[in-house]
Order: sequence, then C-alpha cells, then structure tokens
Amino acid sequence: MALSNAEVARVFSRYATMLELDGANVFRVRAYREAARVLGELAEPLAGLAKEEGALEELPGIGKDLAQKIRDIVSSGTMPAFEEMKKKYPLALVELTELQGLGPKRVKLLFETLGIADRGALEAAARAGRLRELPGFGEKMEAKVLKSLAIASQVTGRMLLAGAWPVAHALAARMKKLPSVEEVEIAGSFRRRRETIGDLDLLVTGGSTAAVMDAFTHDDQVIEVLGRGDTKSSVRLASGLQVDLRHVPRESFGAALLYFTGSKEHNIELRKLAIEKGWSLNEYGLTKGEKMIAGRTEEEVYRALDLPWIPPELRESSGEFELARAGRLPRLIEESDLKADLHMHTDRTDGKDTLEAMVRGAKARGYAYCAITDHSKSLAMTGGFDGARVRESVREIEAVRRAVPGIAVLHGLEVDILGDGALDLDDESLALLDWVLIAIHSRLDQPGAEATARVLRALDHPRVSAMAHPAGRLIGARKGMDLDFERIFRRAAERGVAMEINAQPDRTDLNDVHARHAHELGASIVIDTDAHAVSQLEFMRYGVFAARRAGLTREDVLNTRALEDFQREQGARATRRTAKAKPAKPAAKSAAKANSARRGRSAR
DNA sequence: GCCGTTTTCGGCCCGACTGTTTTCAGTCG
Repeated sequence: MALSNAEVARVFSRYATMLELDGANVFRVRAYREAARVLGELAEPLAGLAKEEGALEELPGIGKDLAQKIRDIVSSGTMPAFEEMKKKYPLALVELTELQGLGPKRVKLLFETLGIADRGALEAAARAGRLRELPGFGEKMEAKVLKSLAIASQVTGRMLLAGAWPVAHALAARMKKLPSVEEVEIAGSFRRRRETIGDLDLLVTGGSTAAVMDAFTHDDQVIEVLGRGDTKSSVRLASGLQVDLRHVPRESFGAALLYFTGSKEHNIELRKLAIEKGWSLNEYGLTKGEKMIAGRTEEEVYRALDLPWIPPELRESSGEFELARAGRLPRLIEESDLKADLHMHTDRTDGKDTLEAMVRGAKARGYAYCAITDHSKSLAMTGGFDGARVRESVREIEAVRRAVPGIAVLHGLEVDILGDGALDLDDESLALLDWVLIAIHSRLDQPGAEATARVLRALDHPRVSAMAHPAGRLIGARKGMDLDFERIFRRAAERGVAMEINAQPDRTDLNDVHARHAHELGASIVIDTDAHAVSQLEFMRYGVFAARRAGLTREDVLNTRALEDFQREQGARATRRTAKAKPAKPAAKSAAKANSARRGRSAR
C-alpha cells in the first residue's frame, strides 16, 4: 500500500528540519515546509497524482524537483536525499527541535559541542549542568530544557476543541468583566474551529494593560506564568492548556484579530496583497508609511485589500482567496440550519438515556425529526439488535411517537458492516427500518484494499441510507482505516448514500478534508451527534465546525431539509437504488473505469 | 526550492519575548 499524504508530508517536514540543522538556505527550507503543508491538506491521494503526467507540478509550491521527490517517496517510502541526510542528523536529533525553546540553531550547537543527539542525552547533560556553559545558554535555558522534556514526556500535545471550549469561554467571560475592558475575543485555531488546538489566544481591548495582565496572570485557573510583558503574557492553566493574552489598542483590534486568528499562511497571503499595493500589514494595522489605512475591524482590512470578509474556518490558504475574489465564498452552514439529528443511541443498547428522553431531547433542540439508531447484534456487548429485536422496536418507536408529538421519529439502526462487507441484519428486518446507518466497528486493521472492498460492497446494499463515521478514527487514539476514499465517495454519490460527519469531538469523522472531498465528488453529507446521552446532543456544533471548514453550505447537508423534502429525497433515492440493485460485474467494472478518467483537481 | 500581465534572476512576512547580551540571536506564532 502506498504511503498516505500525511506520511509523505512528514518526510518533507523532517527533511526541512535537517536542512535547517545543516544551515541551508532559509528559503529552501521554507519551500519544503510549505510543500509539507500543501501535501498534508491535499484531499486527493498522492499515489494517484504521481502517476499522472504533470499533475504534481500543478500543486502550489511543488516544482519539478519536489515532484520527483514525491514520486520517489510514493514508490519507495523515502527519498535518497532524506536517507543521506539521516546519516548526518539522526531522527532522534531532528525531534529535539520539537521541544519548546529549542530550535535548529540550539540543537545544532548541542549536537556539535556536546554530541547530544537524543532526549536521553539532553536530559543527562542538563541535569549535570553542562548546558549552561554553552554560548547563548545559561542556567535558565537549562531549566527550561528540563521542563520542556518533562512536558514532552507527559503532554498529549494538542487538546480537543471540545475540551477547550468551556474553559476558553469561561476565561474570556472573566476577562470581559474587568473594569473598562471593551472587547475580548478568542482567536487562533480555536476561532478557525480546528478539531484540536495547541493553545488559546485571547485578545483584549480597553482597560489598563497592567490591570488586564494582573488579572490574567492571577486567574484562579492559572498554575504557571510562562511570560509577562506589556502587550503579551502567557500562562498555563490547570487543564494543561497554554493561553496567550494580548492587550491591543482598539484601533488595531481588527488587524490583531486577523493576525492572531491566522492561519499563518492566510496572513502571509494578506501581507503579500498589502505589499502589492505598496502598503504594509501587521498586527497593528494596514499602513502606508505612517498613515493608518485600516485596522479597527477585520472587514475594514479585507475591504482595503479588495476582498470580502472571509470566515475564519476558511482561512487556511487553501483556495479561499480565489473564491473571495470571484465573489464565490460559500455561505457556510450554521448549527441553526439543522432540522434533525439522525444518529442517536438509547439505553436499549449502549446509550445512557431512554428512548423517550432522547426524543424529547431532540425536540427540545428544535429539531423537526430525528432518527433512533441503536446498534446491531454483532456488537454483542451493547445488546445489539437482531431481527426479532428490530420487530419489537417497531412497536417501541410507535409508542414514543404517540408519547412525544411534535417531532417525527425515524426508526433507524446503526448496522455493522461485517468483515466481508455484508450487513449484520437480514434484508427482511432492514426493510422495517426508515433509516439504515452502516458502520464499521470491527477489524479496523484490515489491509487497505480489503477494507475498501468491504465498504464498497456494503454501500451497494439497496437498503442503506448513510454511512456513519466512515474513517473510523479516534483522535489521539486510533488512526482510522486505510481506505481509498476517492472510490468510496464516488460510490456513495452513485448510490445516493450519505456520508456522515460524526460530531463526537474525538471522532469528527468525516473530518474537514474528507468532507470537502466527499462533497466535491457528489456525495451527500449528513451531520449527526452519535449521542449516547441527552447531554451529547449538543456535540452537534463540532460537526458543524468540520462542515464549515469543508466549505459546506446549508444546501450541501441532508439533514437541513424540511421533513417533507427529506422524505421525498429519500423516497426517490430508495427507488433508484432498488431499481439498479446489485449491478452485474461487467457494469461495476465499466463504472470503475469511468471513475478513473480525468478528475477535477481539488481546491486544496 | 519555487515563482514570474514588468522579472528565468532575485526575490521570498513580520514583530514580541526571553535570555543572553550591552546591541542581539534564537524561538515562536
């Protein structure tokens, strides 16, 4: 199986660090880093692009040289230059640059003067007090290195957006209450709604700098003050989250918000636009010499650069500028657009709350309809349903419809896809259901080709409505299946099977990149919570965030439809699917051939 | 190493903080 895009990107990014250690031209280093970023965000598999003449060279930041290196990596798992460099700078050394406070310059110095090439040697030298002797180091640096090592050994790295959400809002609310503070915004990747965040960036205007910094560094949640200055202070909270606060002048608030929201790449593009006009853009404003052109609001800055305001979720320098200039920025979906949650569990299987409580919960959120989707029998430990239990469930659903008027309840089931792609329920029982979600919960380590065939077979079943958490990943715990998403999304589009954005914060599956890809290939998208308790119905926002980052609008998402429209569409799809159920082998083959024909390039 | 409705050569974003310096390098975002 070919290397994933992320793995290719990793080779480039490590190679970039090696070049830095080697004292290479900084722009050459940047070229590799930029390429790693582009590849990491690319939806289409590089293995495919590598076979197409000139396709790699079309990617931004990829020229002749890097294209060849990508082909090398895809075919052999590495590239000669990387292997060569590894002899000089071992990977453990490269990884030292990931420690806080250590960059390539210091790591190089450590390596060349003390022969330190991994974390173990670094820790030993720091403990022995040998670092302080080096130029540019001192006692404080030595202590800092030890602390970074300690953090690196325990910290999981990034925190789930959902974990930071309440902490961030509570902290912002406390800052807002300070005397004469005017505006408080949480910027950074938090505002761009990335699924995980590294730290929080708080922007504050108004109030006195000293008072704001005092309150911030003495907040109840703060366990450590990492730095304190006139415009910026950094702290670590009890939750482990690092928070930077910036106190900015009000006339600069928009420029600062823009700057600290990022992404870095988006900002660089904006700066270039400013330079083209002979201006300069920084966190204090858009200026021409001494003269301030814009800065009070983000809109003002964008307008001055001849752009409409771009939603933070799209600021990844992955096509948003082209859309903005063409006046084609999507009107992103909002949580209030959703009319239903179509993936909910009850205590009949592994949920915590009763059927009636879940339906009431959905109704309380203002939904017009919902689907109850407990597990099927192969998940035995959850008490999953077999055919007999499904028939019993028909009566339970009818009862809850009577008990809770004002919301339509679809009788659904989350049916397991068995190892060979068959469904974990007989056709007769499936026919009793209004909404059939299919999902993989077993054999997640299947080889890619086998796993893909398994999913494709399941998608072909005429009773299937949607596929839940298609990649099967758990953020920070499980990588997800090695699937050929291009083929799966195309098949889903053909069969009218919706692909789910599962809003459980540690799933977010489909993620933003996959969701964009699925949509581009014509698959319809549904956003669900997979709630196992009433309280989890609020996870919907995290699914909406992924959809927004994917550039999806209300029209692109199935469960924004009014109930009647949803039912009409589902009816039409079911008819179409049944009509061409089980395509004969030759037909399947020719369809596959058509698929491999020239693809539209992804916007990423 | 990439890129080019001025350019195939000569550019490539910019400022704050820390810790070490006594004018600045390294790191970070």
